[in-house]
This record gives sequence, C-alpha cells and structure tokens, in this order.
Amino acid sequence: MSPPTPASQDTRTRILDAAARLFHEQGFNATGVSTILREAGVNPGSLYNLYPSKDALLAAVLERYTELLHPIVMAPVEAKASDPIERIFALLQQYRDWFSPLEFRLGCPIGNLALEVADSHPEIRPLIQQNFDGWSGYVERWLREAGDRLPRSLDRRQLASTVLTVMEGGLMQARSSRSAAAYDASVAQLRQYFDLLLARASGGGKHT
Amino acid sequence: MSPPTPASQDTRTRILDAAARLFHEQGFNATGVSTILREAGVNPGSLYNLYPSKDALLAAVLERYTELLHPIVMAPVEAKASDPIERIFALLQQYRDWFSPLEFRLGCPIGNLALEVADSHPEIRPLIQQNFDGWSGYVERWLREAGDRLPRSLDRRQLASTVLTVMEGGLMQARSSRSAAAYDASVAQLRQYFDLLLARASGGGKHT
Amino acid sequence: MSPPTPASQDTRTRILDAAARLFHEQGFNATGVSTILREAGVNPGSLYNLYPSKDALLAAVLERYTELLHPIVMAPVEAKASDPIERIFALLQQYRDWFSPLEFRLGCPIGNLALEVADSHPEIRPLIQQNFDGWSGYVERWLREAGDRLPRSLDRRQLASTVLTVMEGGLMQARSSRSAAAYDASVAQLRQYFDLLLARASGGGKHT
Amino acid sequence: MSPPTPASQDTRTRILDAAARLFHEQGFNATGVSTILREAGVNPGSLYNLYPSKDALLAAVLERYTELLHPIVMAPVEAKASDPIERIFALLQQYRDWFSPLEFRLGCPIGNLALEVADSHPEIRPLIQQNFDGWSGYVERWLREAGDRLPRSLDRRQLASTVLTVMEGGLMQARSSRSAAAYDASVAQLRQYFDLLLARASGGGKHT
DNA sequence: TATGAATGAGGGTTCATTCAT
DNA sequence: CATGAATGAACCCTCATTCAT
Repeated sequence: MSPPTPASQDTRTRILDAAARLFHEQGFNATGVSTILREAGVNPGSLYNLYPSKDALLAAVLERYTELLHPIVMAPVEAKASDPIERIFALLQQYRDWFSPLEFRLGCPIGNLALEVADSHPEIRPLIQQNFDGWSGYVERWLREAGDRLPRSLDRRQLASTVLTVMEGGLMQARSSRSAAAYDASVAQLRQYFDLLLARASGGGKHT
Repeated sequence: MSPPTPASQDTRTRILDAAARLFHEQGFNATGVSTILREAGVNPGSLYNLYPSKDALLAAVLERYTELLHPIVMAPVEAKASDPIERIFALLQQYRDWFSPLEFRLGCPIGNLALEVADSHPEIRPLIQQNFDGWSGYVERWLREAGDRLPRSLDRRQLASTVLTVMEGGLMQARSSRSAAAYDASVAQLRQYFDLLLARASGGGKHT
Repeated sequence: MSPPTPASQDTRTRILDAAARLFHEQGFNATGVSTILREAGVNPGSLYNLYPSKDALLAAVLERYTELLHPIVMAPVEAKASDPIERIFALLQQYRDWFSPLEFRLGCPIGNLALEVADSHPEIRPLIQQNFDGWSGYVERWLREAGDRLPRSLDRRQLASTVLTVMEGGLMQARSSRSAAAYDASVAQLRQYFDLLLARASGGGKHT
Repeated sequence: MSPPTPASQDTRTRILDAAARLFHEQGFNATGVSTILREAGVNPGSLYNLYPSKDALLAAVLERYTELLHPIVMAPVEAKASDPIERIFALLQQYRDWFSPLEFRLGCPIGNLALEVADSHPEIRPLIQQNFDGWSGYVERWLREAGDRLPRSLDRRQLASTVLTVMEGGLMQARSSRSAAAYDASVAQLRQYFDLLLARASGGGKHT
C-alpha cells in the first residue's frame, strides 16, 4: 500500500511554509507569487494545481495556523506554567521572547493579516476569526480554571478577549517603536489589573 | 479676495485626501497610484511634482494625520467630556461611533499602516510612532490631570499606552468579527480596571 | 519530426530580431520596449521571462552579433575574395553595398551602440569590445596571411585596428552626409596606403 | 544705452553649457530636459522661451560647436605647431590629451551625436555635417599648405576626410576598450602613411 | 519675463494566472 | 502531475512640453 501522503505532500508543505513565512515577513500584498515559488522551489503549475489562487493559498496558510495553534503556541505555554493565570502571562511572555530577538520587526502573523486582508477578502475573515477565537478560547478556559480566585461577576470571555487585545495592541506598538517598552507596558497594566481582580476576589469581596 | 493658498494647494489637498482615504480603505500596497490619481482627478506628473514617490505620499499622509490628531480626534472628545477619565472613554467611544456604522469594515488608519509598512518602510516608522506618541500623549496628560484620583504609584505613561493598546487590539478583533463585541469587551475590561484603580486610590489607599 | 528547438526558441528569436533591428534603426534609448514587443508580437511578460531587463536584452543582441560575425559578415567576404588583402577591401566594400542602398541612413550597429551606451552601461562595454576584437581579428589574420607582401616591420595588429577605424569613421561621415563620398575617400586612402606598403615590401624594402 | 546682451544672455549660456555637457556625457536621448534645467538652474518656461523644443536646443548646441571649432579646437593646435603636417598630428594628439585623463569615457561630442540623431533628426544632420566639414576643412587647408611635400596626385580633400575618420574611428575604439591603444594604433598608421607619402613626394616621384 | 504646477502619453517592469508540452 | 514559457492588465514613474499666475 502506498503511503497516504503522495509526493505532492512535500510540495504542499514547502509551499505553505514559504507562503506563511513570506506573508508574515512582508505581508500578503507585498509578497509576490513568484517569490513564494522561488523560495519553495516549485513551478507555477504545481502551485496552481494545489491551490487555485493566491487567495486560496492564503486560506490554507490560515488553516495551518489554526492547526498549529496548540502544538506551537499553547502547548509550550501549558508545559511551562501550570497555574492557569500564570499561563496567560507565560503566553504573553512567549510572544515577547519570539519577537524581541528580531527587535519586533515582525508582528503577529494573524494580526498582520487581519488588518491587511480582513476587508478585501471576505472569505478569509472567518479563518482569521477562527484563529482569534481559538487563541482567546484557551485563555478563557484558563480563566475558568482559575475559578473563585477571580471575581464571580467577572466576564471570563471578555477578559480573554482583552488578553488578545493586549497582545495584538502591544505588539503593534512594539513594531512601530522597535522596542519592547509599549508591549511590556500593556502587559504590566494587565498584570496589575489581574492583581486587583485577584485581591478583590480573595479579599472580603465587599461591594461590587 | 484671492485665497492665500498657492495654485497647488487644491491639488495637494485632493491628492492627500484621496490617498488617505484609499490607504485606509484598501491598505497601502493594495492601492494603486492610478486609483489615487483617478479619485483625486489629477495626472501622474502632477502627483510626482508634489511627491517624488508613492512612499513620499504615504509619509505626507501620515504627517497629515499628525496634524489632524487634535482637530479631528481629540478636540471633539475634549468638547464632549470635561472629566479627564471620562475623556478616555469618550475617545474610545468615538472610535466605536465612527466604525460601528461601517460594521467595523475599516480599522484605525494608523494601526493598519503600522502593521503593513512599519517593516518594509523604515522612513515611515517614525511617522507612525509620532502618531501613536501624540495619541497616547493626550491620554497621558488626562491621566495626570486626574491627579490623586488614581493611585500615586500608577505609571500614567504605561496606562496611556495601554489605552492605545485597547483601542488598536479591540478594533482589530472588531474588524475580524465585523461586530462591536470584542471592542466593547476590551473597553469594558479597561473600565473595570479604572474602577478598581479609582476605588483603590480613594479607599484607604493602604498598601502602595 | 518535432523540431529540436524548445518552445521559447521562436519567441526568443523574434525578440532578438526585433530588438536588433530597432536598436540599429533607432538606437537603444530611442527604442521603447513596447515597440520591440509589438514588432516581435510578444507580451511584456514573455520578454521579461527570457530577459530580465532591457539592458539584458541589449547584451543578448550584442552576443548575437558576435555569433553572426562569421556567417553574416566574414564568410561572404572570404567566399568572394581569396587574396587576403583583397578580402580587406571586399569587407569594406560589403559595408558600402549594405548601406549605400539605404543612402547610409543606418550605420554600423556595433559602432552606434558603442557610442551610445559604452559609457552608461559598463556591463555592455566588454560585449562591444568583443565584437570589435572579433572583427579586427579577422583582418589581422588576413594581414598575417599576406606574409612578406607587407613590410616585416609593419604592426599587423595596429593596421587591423586601423581598418576598423576606417570602416567606422567612414561610415559615421557617410551617415552625416547621406553620401558615400567620405566613406569612399577613407577607403581610397587606405588603399593607397596599402599600395605604398606593398610597393615598399616588394621593392628594396631596405631601410626601416 | 543698455547693453545688447540682456539678462537672458546668461540664461541662454547656462542652458547651452549644461545641454552641451550633458549631451556629451550622457547622449541626447539619455539626457532629460529636467536634468538640463536643474544643472542650468533654469525653469522650464525660461528654456522654452528661448528654445521651442529639445531638438531646437540640440541645434543650438551644434551651432555653438561650430562657433567654437576655431577658438577651442584649431587655434591651440595652430599655436602649438606651425608645420602644416605636424598640425594634423598635433590635432590628433590634442584629442588624446583631452580624453585620456578621463580614460576615454567620453567621445567626440559631434561624433556621438552623429550616430545617435543623424537618422531621427533630419534638421540636425546639416549641422553635424557643418562641424565635420569645418573640421576637415582646416586639415585640408593644412594639406594644401604642405604643397609639394606631398605627391601632386594626392587628393587633399580625401586625405583630410581620412584624418577625421582616424580621429572618430580611433576614439570609438578607445571608448570601447577604455584604453588609448586603438586610437594610438590608428594614428601611428596614419603617421606611417604620411611618411610614405612624404618620402614618395621628395623621392624621384617617378611612377604614378 | 520668470515661475513651477499641470499635462497626459509613454517609460520599463511585475503581477497573478494559464496552458501547451 | 511537472514544467516553465506565455498572457496581458496593471504596476510605479518620467518624459517633453504647456500654461496660468
């Protein structure tokens, strides 16, 4: 029996890797198909056999990001920290560790695409949303795991979304300044917010 | 009375208006110079008389955003709310009011460009930074005006940067979902943070 | 029987033919790429698949001239005259025969390019030099074949270069006057010089 | 009485100087009008007041070269050498002295234009011809002054034209090789020709 | 007369994609 | 399935020239 992954598997992977990398580094519009082909070592015909258009390739890249969300992004965080709230800050720290060596020249690959193509590519929007939902879904689950350590009245989903906001908004400013300062600032404020929430939940929890 | 504007003022304005609008609507790379020319009703030579390149035009657009920051963005907010902390939320509300009618199809014009060109256009980065600094500068000033209502130990500058983070990160998610929910969520969490900060400052202000 | 030429051979040839003809007729700078495309019946993309730039196309044209030097220029001369010295004048006559029907509207395609682009295109200069060297190389070989008919002390290489000088300088003046007179004049003087050289070699050939 | 040279005289001179220099350095087609304007420090309107077109400016440049032929080219030669035949080689030496320091990057300004525009600009051709005629006219006069030192049967006009041929053809090859060798070669052969002619005239002058 | 913005055709080149081999 | 030449619209920009001020 022949393996379920024919020769085109490699081609497909090389294309996806090259496209993901280039879209991340240069953006979608600034990346020419010919560049992807060159970097992937593939011919136009091959690419268009697998993906009917540059847009379809973008969709595949975003689906791949969804698949990689756990193994690449979340698993390391869960391995590093067991406390659910610490996982949140471990996640934010992980992005800092990824991009700080590059002086924040790159941003979040999903966030970049969100701003660049969400408008012009209606079919792509749901895939971006899927990534964002997956990401904040992990955070929301951790928040729920924190249980009573956080105020009962706290909207976990709102807060999870805010954690994503902090990551994306912080990274955007970090890229503009080529410095960690703004990212660190937003994370620090988020930490302070958590501290206040934790204090309020554990303390008398008087008013509210 | 003849106008004090030289002959090229109109052309310059028409170009800047069209370019700003199109860069906002479509992004920088997705906007062809020919589209700008058509919408501005201008010939290629005229544009290149005034701006030596598309990149220079982008720079001019960003400088214009800096000039418009106060009259368009901040003045209405300062007129609407006098309380410095309320001004922050009036500012965030103003963005909601602007983009909600468009179902959040557009994002922050500066933020979009930050993610699209910060990397590829080194000469543009400072101009984006200038806009971000100006924006959070207003917020920081308001926070200082709040004086003792906020904890003395609070880093006003960090928090100001976080307000920008909330706006940009919230708007990014709003665009992806074409809904206000994520934006509102982040703003609501920020409000809760402020409430806790205000309570802590007014309360005994015990530790730190 | 399928032809041994790959699919692009025809296109390549059509482009080269059109480019060579137009560069000859109009000069390099005065020839638009679009004109080449139209005359070759080819699309821009096709051209730029084969040649990365207009300059690269110019290089290819000059390499083609090098290849054609023998079959087009020298072989007919060698067929027409067997005496080495007569070959030189047959060569000069051949240029007269080529350009006289056009009233000397065109000049030497290499010479034209030499003066137009030698300065601005450093990578092209060697290719022009290669053509000149090839051309005068044939003449030099003929002069060597003439053996003792020419003075031993005569620098064959210098004289070969001078034959090229006569052709180029004569053609330049012929173009300016639209008449063969100046070309014929230079060739006639060259003939007289040869006559004197031949006489001197056969005669006493004493001094020098 | 106001002087006969109004303010535009300077403008006119600055334009002509800049145009002549740039046409010489870059060629006619490769020189943009805007470059001439910049280098001359002049506005488009001013230039087009004085010269109705780029072509007209070229014509003016060539007329200026005609005017300058004696003061710049021939007078120094006549001052340096009094023997008519030596004047010819002094003239050829002068070109060597001019262009050798530039490594023969530039060629004869007239010759360059002859090959570039003789074909496309019918109204320019006579002006080039005028320059060539003037140039070889001086040489022809010198040859006549040489009187009996040269064979009576020698066609002075033909030989004068050949001297120009040597200069132009030699300079063309010098530019291509960026070396004086080919120029020197042609001049050396011309010298040898003259030596033979002189010997023949002084000798018995028997046959022919 | 001087100024420099305006004109608009055309410059060389790249794009995403198709298709014959 | 792979190949890479072919397609042609669109890219950003420069050209020589005009004209309102």
